[in-house]
Amino acid sequence: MNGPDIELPENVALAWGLRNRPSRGPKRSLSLDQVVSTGIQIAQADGLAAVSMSRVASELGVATMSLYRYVPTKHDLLDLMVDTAYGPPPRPRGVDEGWRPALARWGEGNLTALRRQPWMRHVPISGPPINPNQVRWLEYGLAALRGTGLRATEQISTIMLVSGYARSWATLTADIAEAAARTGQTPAEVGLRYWQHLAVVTAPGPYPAIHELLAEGGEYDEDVDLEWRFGLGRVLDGVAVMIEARAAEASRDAGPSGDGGPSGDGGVPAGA
Amino acid sequence: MNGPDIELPENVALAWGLRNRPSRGPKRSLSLDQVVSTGIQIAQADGLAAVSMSRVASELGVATMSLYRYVPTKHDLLDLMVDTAYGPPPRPRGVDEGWRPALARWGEGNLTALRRQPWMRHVPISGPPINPNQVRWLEYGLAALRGTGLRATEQISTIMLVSGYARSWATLTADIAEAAARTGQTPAEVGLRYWQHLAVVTAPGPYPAIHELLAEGGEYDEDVDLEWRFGLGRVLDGVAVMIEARAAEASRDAGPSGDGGPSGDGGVPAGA
DNA sequence: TAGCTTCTGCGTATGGTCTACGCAGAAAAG
DNA sequence: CTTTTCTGCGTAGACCATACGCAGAAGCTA
Repeated sequence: MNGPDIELPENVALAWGLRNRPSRGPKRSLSLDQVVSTGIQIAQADGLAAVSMSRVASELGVATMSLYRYVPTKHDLLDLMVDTAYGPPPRPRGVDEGWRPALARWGEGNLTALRRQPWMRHVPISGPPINPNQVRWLEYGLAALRGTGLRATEQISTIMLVSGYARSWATLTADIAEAAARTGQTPAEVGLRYWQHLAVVTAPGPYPAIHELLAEGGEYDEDVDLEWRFGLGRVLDGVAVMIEARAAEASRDAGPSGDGGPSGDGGVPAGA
Repeated sequence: MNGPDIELPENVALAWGLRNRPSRGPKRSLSLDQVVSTGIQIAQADGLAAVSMSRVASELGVATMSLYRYVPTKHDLLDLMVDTAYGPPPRPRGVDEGWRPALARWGEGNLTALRRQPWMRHVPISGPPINPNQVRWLEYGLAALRGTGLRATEQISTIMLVSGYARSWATLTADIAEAAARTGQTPAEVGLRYWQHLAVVTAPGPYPAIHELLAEGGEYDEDVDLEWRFGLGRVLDGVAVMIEARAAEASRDAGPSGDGGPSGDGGVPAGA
């Protein structure tokens, strides 16, 4: 029927299993999935730095160069590792769940995935989402925002907002957790030490806001996810403001010249 | 007066220039700044991958191993490069600028810095901000939120929200721009091609939200910063909701048991 | 001024990394 | 059976970061 007129890049075709396997030569002794999941195992066990082509190969009992029959480049392997390690997004709860809990669960899912495989944060993002699970995540993220009146580009901005925050948060907490594991401390101790270092370096200079923050001090061992949820709640509140404004505008039906909501770009200056 | 009881890590002391230079041996032929800025020049010209110790050294006319008299490790060099390349944050406009424009400018500044030196997005974040400019950025970010009634941890979450979004956005646009430069296309063409690829791979499967998005189609060559500002505006709106709620609560003076604002964690489920 | 100490630049060497190239042989097609 | 095509993989090249240790410069102390 519809032969794809557009030629997909090698990466993408590979990730989606769209490479017509040849029937001529000898059978392959491995599968792409084996290679990818071996890479994931190594990354999970010994960190991303331990994932070398020779390590993966020896783990599979083959020679290093054999892997290049399955993967064009090491970076493509890493991309595939990330895609399968991310896994599928959390399924939408119901049709009429509402955008807010849906997007919240989507964000939480992002964080959970990154927490489960902390090495993923060290794989640089190689472009817009195009691999299977990435696309599924994109689908569910957009699905959460369907029917809200948000435009296409706005939906994408919103999704990047949430996923970017999840990545930031996962990175921070994982960095602290790893530093703690390295030095045999608790994460709370590492956090405390950070604040101490910050206090030392900011002592001579004028850093009123930081000093006020340090003075407030407080509990470092409390549930860190509380702070995460705060930020997520702010995003959702902000999106809600816009959606409600759009809805009000739409129900007014004959909007005169309504461009954007009440606080469409409010407070954001035009220039740099 | 106050000798620092707390021993700073080597990295940090180095970044802050807190290493008491010895008076005994021969004079050093280089300075740390020279090493760092040479690294930045190389990264800016040929990308982060081109920054090798030997390349930096040869650019400076010294032997490779000489650099290790200035920097303990290559990764420390990268951290220093990022810190100085980021530069100082945009100065606050005035004392009573208000938190919203201040935080907006802070976010824009983040994006601008990352846009000016796109290689920075490939340097993995190595921990909470502790180097001089990072701390200055932290200071100004917190300063924007002073007096808003937000708690310390909430201020930090908010800042991570904005900076994470800026990083996401900078990464996406820089990836597209670089892909365009590589293939001699315009960014708009690269974006279009992405949507085409997305259409191809999602054609067989059930991706209603993505297909709706693709059907909406639209203009790819419009001002990309418009989409960026949309997300930033949402964050600021969400923060505004919370701040106003806190203010209202505080003016009610004798709040009975007010824990969080009206939509404190609203819509965010507790479990994963 | 002599000697000691300390620090500098850096030559050498180790043990990695990715991957281009090409060959021997296996499996299927004609 | 021949030809084609694909497989695994051995070899080799071009990098990389960095541990170690040495010769000599520069300052401090006597």
